[in-house]
Amino acid sequence: MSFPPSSSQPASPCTDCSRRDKCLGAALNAVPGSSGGVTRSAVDRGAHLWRVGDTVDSIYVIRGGASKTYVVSEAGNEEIRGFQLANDVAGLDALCGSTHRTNARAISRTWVCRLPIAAVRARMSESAEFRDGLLSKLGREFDRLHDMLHRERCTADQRVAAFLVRQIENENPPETGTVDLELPMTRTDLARYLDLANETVSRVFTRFQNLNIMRSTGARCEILDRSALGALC
Amino acid sequence: MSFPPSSSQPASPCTDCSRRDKCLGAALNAVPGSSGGVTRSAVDRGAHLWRVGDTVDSIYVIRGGASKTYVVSEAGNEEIRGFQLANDVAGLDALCGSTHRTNARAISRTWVCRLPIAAVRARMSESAEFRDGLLSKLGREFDRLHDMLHRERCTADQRVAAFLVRQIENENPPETGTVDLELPMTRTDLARYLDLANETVSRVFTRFQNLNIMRSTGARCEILDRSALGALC
DNA sequence: CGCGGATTTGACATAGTTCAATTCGAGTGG
DNA sequence: CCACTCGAATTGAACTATGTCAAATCCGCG
Repeated sequence: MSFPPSSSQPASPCTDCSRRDKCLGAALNAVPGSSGGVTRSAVDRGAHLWRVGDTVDSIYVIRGGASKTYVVSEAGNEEIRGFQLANDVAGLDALCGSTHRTNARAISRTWVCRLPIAAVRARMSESAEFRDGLLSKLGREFDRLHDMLHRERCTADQRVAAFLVRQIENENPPETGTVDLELPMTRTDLARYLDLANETVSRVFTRFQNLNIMRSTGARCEILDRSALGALC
Repeated sequence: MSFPPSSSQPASPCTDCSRRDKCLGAALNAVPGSSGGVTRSAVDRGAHLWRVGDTVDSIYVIRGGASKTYVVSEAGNEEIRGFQLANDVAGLDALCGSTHRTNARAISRTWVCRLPIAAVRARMSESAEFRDGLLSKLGREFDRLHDMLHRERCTADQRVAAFLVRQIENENPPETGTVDLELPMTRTDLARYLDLANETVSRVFTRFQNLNIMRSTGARCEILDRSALGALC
């Protein structure tokens, strides 16, 4: 795993970051008198942020691009456990243990802020507020896994619909009208996330298009009827 | 939810507990000069330990009996997310948030030790060791959920086999020979946990018996061939 | 323009569900 | 001690959603 130093960073990448009041990294760097050691870097498409079994040395905030976390089963299948998009925190569950339980790989060129785990742990000792913020983010990770477990018990249509609805919510788009979604993952990756065959995902997409719920061409997709999509879940 | 006071408890149920050197509750009560407020009580079969949305006020250590955690889907189906047996910690993920994300109900009369969440949080601030122990237990909860996600991608035979193997491991039985397992949950509950129809679970059980892997009569079940079971996973 | 991977479509196979009918077995009461 | 009962478990038969395999098509890119 390599993080090429980016050219002429400020002492902390957080000081002039537009999201510094909402970001975990900035909260970490807010230690009076010392830097949390947050660094920013870019990860090439296909490169790993970490692998299963790696010693945990950082957690990551995604600034741009997209990545996926996954495990490989004994049977050799890639089981995707999540996609991380801009502003997501990646690898938070690593806080609960010393080694990573998933692999993480950039699915497009990705900018990340790296938060050294030692600094995170230290700050957690100093500040109950920081600690509780972190626990609450961990809670969202539990919610996400529970949600995935629930989705596994739904039909293919429901899985895809729920996925699209979630993507739409992430974009916080206008209340009404069509939404333009960028789906950075391949159909196959989406299928591996939803636990479906990629052919099935493809068929669901065409079905939704025949119902005038959406229009899609490759990575780009227009949501025409959000309420119909919501009703399908 | 009611916890009938048990008769003439010591100040802390931990002081004379046989598991006091391994138990989270005892670690909590080990605060010098003050009690962590651990209390022991019994929960009737069918009674709830907590429900979805309840304010988190405690986490629980199961001393005996068995319980299940579950959610009810919009469609009204009970989706079981875990079984808690003796010595398990129940509701630990509640540490990450203020309300419970599952229901928990005793599937047989169950003895629990109740650890007030405020005391847990306080001790977490005082002791980095206690905090890290807790985080590591949270990590096992993540592992468990990841394991469930993986099981969802297996055949019915593999799901049941993996479940049995795990139950056997919990009993830490002799290295070889047959193992006597007590399965405190109904076939239907097991099916709701494994995301199978109860008919399917039943059929897998008979299949395994025809293969001389096990013999079962209701709640009691004898594992005859552990290696065959392991090979099926 | 043409290549190669990604996507879509079709035809068929199948694991698991559903529904319906027995059978089992732990309590209960006579 | 035995007959009853009622929920749980098992078995059978038919159905279906999704997977699998194979054959087009599409599309971005050099």
